[in-house]
Amino acid sequence: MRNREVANILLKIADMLQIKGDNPYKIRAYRTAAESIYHLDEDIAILYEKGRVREIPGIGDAVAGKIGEILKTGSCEYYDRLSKEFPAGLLDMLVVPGLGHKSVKLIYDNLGIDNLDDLLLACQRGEIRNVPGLGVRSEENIIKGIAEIKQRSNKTGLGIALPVARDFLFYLLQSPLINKVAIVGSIRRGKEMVSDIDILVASDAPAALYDFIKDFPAIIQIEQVEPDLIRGELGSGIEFEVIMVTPSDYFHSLVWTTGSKEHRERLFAGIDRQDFKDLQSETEVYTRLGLDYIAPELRENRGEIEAADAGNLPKLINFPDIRGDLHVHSNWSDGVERIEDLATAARSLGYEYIAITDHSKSLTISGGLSEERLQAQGKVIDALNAQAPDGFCILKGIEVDILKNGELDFPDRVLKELDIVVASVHSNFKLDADQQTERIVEAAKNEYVDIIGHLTGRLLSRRSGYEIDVDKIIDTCACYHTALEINAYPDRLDIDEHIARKAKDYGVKVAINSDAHHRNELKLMAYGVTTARRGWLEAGDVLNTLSPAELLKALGKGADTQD
DNA sequence: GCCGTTTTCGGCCCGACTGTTTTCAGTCG
Repeated sequence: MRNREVANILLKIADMLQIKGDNPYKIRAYRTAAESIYHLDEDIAILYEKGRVREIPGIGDAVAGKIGEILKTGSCEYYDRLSKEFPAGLLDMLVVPGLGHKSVKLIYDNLGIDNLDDLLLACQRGEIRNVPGLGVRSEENIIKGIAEIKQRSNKTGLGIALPVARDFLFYLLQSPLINKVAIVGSIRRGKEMVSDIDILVASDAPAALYDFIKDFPAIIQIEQVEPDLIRGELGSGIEFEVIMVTPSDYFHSLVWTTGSKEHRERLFAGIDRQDFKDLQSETEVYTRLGLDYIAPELRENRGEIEAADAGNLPKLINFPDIRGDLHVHSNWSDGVERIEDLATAARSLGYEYIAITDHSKSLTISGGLSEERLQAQGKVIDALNAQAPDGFCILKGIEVDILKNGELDFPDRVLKELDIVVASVHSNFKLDADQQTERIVEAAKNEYVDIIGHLTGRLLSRRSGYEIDVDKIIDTCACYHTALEINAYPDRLDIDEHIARKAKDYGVKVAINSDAHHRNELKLMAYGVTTARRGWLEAGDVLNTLSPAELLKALGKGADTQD
């Protein structure tokens, strides 16, 4: 699939056009086209061969031509020309929070700065404050922002690394020299941010593998570090390691390379690993250690070894336990799909229900619903439910904005008519911890609020969450029977595993939701399930493992469903 | 640059906050 690469080039064109100060609608057209390609079900190269690229929404003659060039040559003339005008480092500078296209251009024009390192230096020397329109605060914020970026650097989100790792795995599976292969390391443990892709290979002929591996198309650099270790970098900028072992060493190596370091060091302390040859499964490794099998997501030395010893490990939630999705956007607000198409996609995942939770009126940029539009949407949903042949249930919901003062964007009179109310913060991220906490506490207390959406507001690739007192909010949720969301969107995974585990301890239910804006994003649920597993959650801790009728009963809605 | 069409051109998402300024431009969601 070249879709990601093609979309990325279009996004870079959009960024460079924006730095240039080009027509905003043209810029948006490139972004829309990129988004469409990113969400395609099919390989863009195949669509192009069939002459069907123009059928993709948001792609006209101009962009279609550029896509053709990119597929043939890896780039396009228009992109190359813009790249000469605007150094690549300018696009890196856009990642600094608060620094947009205009400011980047201003700094470039005035000081000739075209990369993050020089930008930091200029801030430290107090040069940025002399750029017209920028001041001392800008300097401080840039320094702070770059520090945050550096902290994240060399880490990649699981949502990016896992698909790349799977592509690599499928490639390796084609080799007859490879006996067994697995993704290991932090990706296998489901960590939200990972530093590299680790792959374990069992082979009788490890020396012959290099020639096969080096031909994996995504590899841009590769090196045989040791006879049993190949290291390199993939085109997406992610480093990888392929660790090679003999088939008889495979299963204990699987435990060893999956880690974590702390987990394996405790497991094998004072034990000769030579005793673990010729095993048939990973479970057997743990059995020989006198322990119950420990799922990879738990292997962080956070009590799992003691629990396995005592037979007390949780029975972790699995994807098939999920029976519905309680946070989905349709084209009534900023989603792109019709409600009926989302329902069809949800059915194909084996769900029994989805809640349509579009934005509320204050979020104007996202086409937030007015009270009238919400009611109209409810009638459409009623009609769709009435036609449903199989009892699949579309729940009427809203993602209601929590306003600055803790009030909700709709009055109780409106909320009480809905099946699912998700309340979320989308504004005023910089309130102090007391105000921010109080604001969310007020929302959690509302008797019609069922779930607090993406509690901390963090975006893993861009910003840390807002200041809140998590304990106080969890306490409130426990008292008022309000659930917390694990937002499965890979850049959010909010709440994280630590808060999820704490919620469980307090008896607060968790809802794992995709927050999908496109039918393909419903599948992102899997990342949320991984986070839930890392938080030791069982099916019984999760709201959307209930049937529609049980769910509505649990939420005190009492309305009849078609279940 | 894309889209729709009773239009092959005119419209295409808005409003609050921040930081720099004294009335506004840039950024963000």
